[in-house]
Amino acid sequence: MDTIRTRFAPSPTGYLHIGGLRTALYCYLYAKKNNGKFILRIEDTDQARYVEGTTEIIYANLKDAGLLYDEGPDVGGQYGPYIQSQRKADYLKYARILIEQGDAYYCFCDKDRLEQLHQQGATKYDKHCLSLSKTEIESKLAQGVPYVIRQNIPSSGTSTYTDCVFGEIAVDNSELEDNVLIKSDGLPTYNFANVIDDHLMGINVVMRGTEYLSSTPKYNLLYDALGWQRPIYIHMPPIMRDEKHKLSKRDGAASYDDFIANGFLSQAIVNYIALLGWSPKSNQEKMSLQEMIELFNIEGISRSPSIFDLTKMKWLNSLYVKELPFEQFVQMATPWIDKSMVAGKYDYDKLCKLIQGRIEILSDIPDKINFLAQFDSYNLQLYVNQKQKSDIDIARKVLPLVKRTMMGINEWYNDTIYQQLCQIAQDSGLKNSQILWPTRVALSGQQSTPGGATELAELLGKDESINRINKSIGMLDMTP
RNA sequence: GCCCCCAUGGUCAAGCGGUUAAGACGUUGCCCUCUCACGGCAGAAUCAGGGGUUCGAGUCCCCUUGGGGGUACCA
Repeated sequence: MDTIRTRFAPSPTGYLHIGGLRTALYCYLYAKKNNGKFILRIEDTDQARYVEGTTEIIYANLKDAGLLYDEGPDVGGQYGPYIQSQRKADYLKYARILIEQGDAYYCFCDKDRLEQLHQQGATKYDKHCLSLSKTEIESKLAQGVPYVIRQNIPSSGTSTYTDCVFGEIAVDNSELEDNVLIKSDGLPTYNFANVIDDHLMGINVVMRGTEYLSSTPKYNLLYDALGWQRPIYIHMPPIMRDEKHKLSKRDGAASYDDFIANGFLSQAIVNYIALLGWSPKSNQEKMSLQEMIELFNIEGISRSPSIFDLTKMKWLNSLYVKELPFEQFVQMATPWIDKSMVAGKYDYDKLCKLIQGRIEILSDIPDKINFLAQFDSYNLQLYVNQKQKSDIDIARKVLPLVKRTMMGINEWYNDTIYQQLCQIAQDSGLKNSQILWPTRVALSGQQSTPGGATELAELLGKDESINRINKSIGMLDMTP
C-alpha cells in the first residue's frame, strides 16, 4: 500500500484561523495515525488576496501548535516547490493536454458577455466558446485576445464519489459549470491547481471543509480525464460561531495568534479544536497530541457543524494551566503580572503559587491581582457574612486585636500568621472564621481573593498588611 | 431559485432496531474550606414535527421545518 500523504493547503490571506488550524490538525493526525506524511502547501494563486507576511505566520503557528509538517516551503521535500505560484509551468502543460483531449477549451468571452449571460438568467456559462473552430481560436490567440481555459463538463450524466465521512455523494453533471481552469493572468484557479498539485505531490488523501463537498465531482472529472487515480476524500464540517454563522476571522479573536495573545495555552487550543467535530471512541476529552494521534479515527468525525464554545475551551485551558510545572507557569505568568498594576511589586513566585490554580486563562491574571497594588475604600458590607458569623461589629472588635498581634509577629510567614490569628480566636472565644474573614476583607477590600487572609498577609508583607488593617479600622470608625 | 449535505439537553457529544438515552462544559443544591477557586457528591435539562416500515425506531424510509454549503477569472 502507498504511503498516506495528506496536505494542508492554506491561502496566505490572513492569520491562521481556528478552522484552518483544525483542518491542519486532522490532516496531521490522520497522516501520523497511518504512518504517513503531512505536507504543507501554500496556495497563493489569488494575487489580489495575498497578504504579505502571512506565510511566515502559518509556518510559525503550525510549528508552535506542534503540527510539524514533513514537507513544506520552509522545510523542503522531494515534491517541491511547495508554493503554488512557483509551479506555473505545470498547470499550463496539463491544461493543454486537456484541451487536446477535448476535456477543456479556450474561452475568449469577456466580462461583459459573462455579465450579460447572468442578467439573462443563466446560472452557468453557456459553453459558447466550445464551438469555436480551430482557425478561429488560432487567430484570436495570434491577435493576443485575452483568454481563459475552461473545463469541459459533460452536460448530462451523474458524477458520484464516496466521501469517508458523508458517504456517497451524487451530483448531476448538468449542475456543474465549465469552470475556469487557467485565469487570464495565466495562473490556475484553485480548482485546477489543487488537482494538479495534489496528484503531482502524491497526495492520496484529501481532507478539507464541506464547502468542497458538492464541487468535488468537478475535481474527479479532472482526475479521470488525466487518467489519474482519485484521492480518498475526507470532508469535515465547519466550526460555527452560532447556529447560523460560521466562525470567521471577522469575529475578533478567532485566529491562533489571537488565542495565544489572550492567554490560552497552545496545547489547550489544539486539544479543544480537536473536539469540535470529532470525538474519540473512549470519549476522553483531555488529550496530548500524541494521544490524539492514537485515538484519531474517521468514524469519529461528525457530519454536522459544531458551535464554538469559549467557556468550555477556557475550562480545558484551566486544566492545562494547573498542570504546568511551577517554574513554567511563573515564566508564562510573568508578562501578565508585568502588565498588571502589580508590576514589579511583591514576590512573583508567591503570587504565582496563589493564582495558578485559580485562573482559566493567563489574561485572567491582572484582574485577579490588581487589588494588591490598589487599596481604596470598599463596601463595608463585605464584613457581613452569615456563614462566617461575621459582621461590622465583629470587625470593629477584632481588627485592632489582629493589628496588635501582627505587630508582634517577627516570622512573617503564612503558617505563623495563621497560628497567631487563630490564637486570638481562642483567647476571645470567637470562631476562627470570625477573625479570618474580617482580616481578609480588611487586607483586600474584595469579596473574593486568590488566597486566604494569612496567605495575602504573607504576600503583602508585614508593613503593608498592618497599614491596610489600619486604614480599614479607620474606615470602620468613620461609619456609625 | 436550483443542487449537495446535516438534525440527540443551552453547548460539545456517545448511541448504528430492543439502553433507566452515556460522558463533558455550563447550570442548580450540598460537602470540603482562612474568602474564591480546586476537589467530592447529588440534581435539573435532549432524540425538531408529521407520516410510514417493524413485534419493537433516537437508530431505517418519505415529507415538512430548521440549519450549513455550493452555484466566481476566491480559495
